[in-house]
Amino acid sequence: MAYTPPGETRKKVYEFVRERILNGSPPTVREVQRAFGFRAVQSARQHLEALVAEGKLVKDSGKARSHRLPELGRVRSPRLIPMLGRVQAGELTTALQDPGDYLLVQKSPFDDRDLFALTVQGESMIRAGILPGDTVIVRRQPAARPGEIVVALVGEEATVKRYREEQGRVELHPENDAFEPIVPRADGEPFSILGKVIEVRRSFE
Amino acid sequence: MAYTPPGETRKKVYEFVRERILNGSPPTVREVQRAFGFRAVQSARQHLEALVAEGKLVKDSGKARSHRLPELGRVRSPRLIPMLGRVQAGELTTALQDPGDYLLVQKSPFDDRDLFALTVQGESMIRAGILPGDTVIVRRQPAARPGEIVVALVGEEATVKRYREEQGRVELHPENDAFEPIVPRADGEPFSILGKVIEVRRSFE
DNA sequence: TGACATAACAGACAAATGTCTGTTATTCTT
DNA sequence: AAGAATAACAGACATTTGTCTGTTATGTCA
Repeated sequence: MAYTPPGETRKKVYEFVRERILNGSPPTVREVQRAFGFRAVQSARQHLEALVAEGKLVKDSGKARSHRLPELGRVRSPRLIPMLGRVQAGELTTALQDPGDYLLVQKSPFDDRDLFALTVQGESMIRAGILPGDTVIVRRQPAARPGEIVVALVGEEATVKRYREEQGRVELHPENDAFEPIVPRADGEPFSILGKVIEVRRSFE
Repeated sequence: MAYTPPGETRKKVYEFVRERILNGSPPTVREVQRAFGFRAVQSARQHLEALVAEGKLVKDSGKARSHRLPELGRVRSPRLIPMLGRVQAGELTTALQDPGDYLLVQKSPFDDRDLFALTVQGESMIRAGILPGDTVIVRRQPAARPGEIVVALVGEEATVKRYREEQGRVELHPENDAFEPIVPRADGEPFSILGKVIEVRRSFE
């Protein structure tokens, strides 16, 4: 193989490996070798070792396909989370186990709670900048603090609302004057908090 | 190992593998073996093969750590895009060359135009569900179609507005009655479209 | 009960993969 | 020009990993 200026191939190797990691299949040393047409395995290994030494990659010695992006620094670990559409009570567990689609998120390495995503249905949260069709990313947790936006199961349906406590009573507030607050216990409906909304995404295009 | 009712261990194996795949490191057969305390490799392999036969997993024969979730075959390519904060005209190129942070997005594989992200400053787009502090993901393009939300350079500042054409004249409309439309040419300010907003993200937490 | 499917085990082999030692060519630096 | 650093190569070895053949135990169901 032709000799390239110092650092040039290294950079391309890094980009190649990073791409593969983000795609979910970190390459083996020999896959890197083939991708760059090296005639020696060691050529690929040298670059990979150097990248690890530089801190741009980390790896688990001796294991296959073990290169990863460093957790600290600029890039947080990519994580795929299940994406749900409209959710009914009974279906939730099923839906989470067999979701139709996945969403890629950058997850905090310090938080190992479950994440999932769902599509917003109604217009009840418009004032909070959450529109129908938006995707909300939810962190599973059984309780919330007043003021937080939560996904709650009221009766048979999952709903996105702002969590409040008025006179020691749980209330779910819409952000739209055309809707009324929900007072779960009073309604006698089965009620539980599924989790807290930690991100909203909306795509155009 | 104790014999478990049919299907029970299978399900747990699936959940284990799925979790590992979602985390970015699909397990080897022997890692599955160890995780479940099987004394034979084949025990793990049987479960994995069955899951592939059921269509719950797919794999690349002969390769290490090659189990994948079937839906992910058509997943869009992840990309890291540079993330900018407040942007002034002259700084833009510089900012793009040395961004402080990166954002992970799932990009259409058929579109190789440049993407970048920036943080929204004002309240002018509230009615469109774009709030101050939100991150907008922008696809670089020099023109837009009426109705699309764009990032434009007006004078020294980058601004997010809805693109319109009134009587053959370009107008940048805010989505907030407290703000006035911008009519670039009339103002005599340097004007250009940086790109189109293709996604909005807002995180709480 | 007997036939059948499933679960788990045992031991081995082959391929893939990570690692090592040493060499040669090219570029960079002074 | 000389020395140092980098890039690439060659060939081998050890470990990990995927795969295979065959056996034993447990559960299912007519």
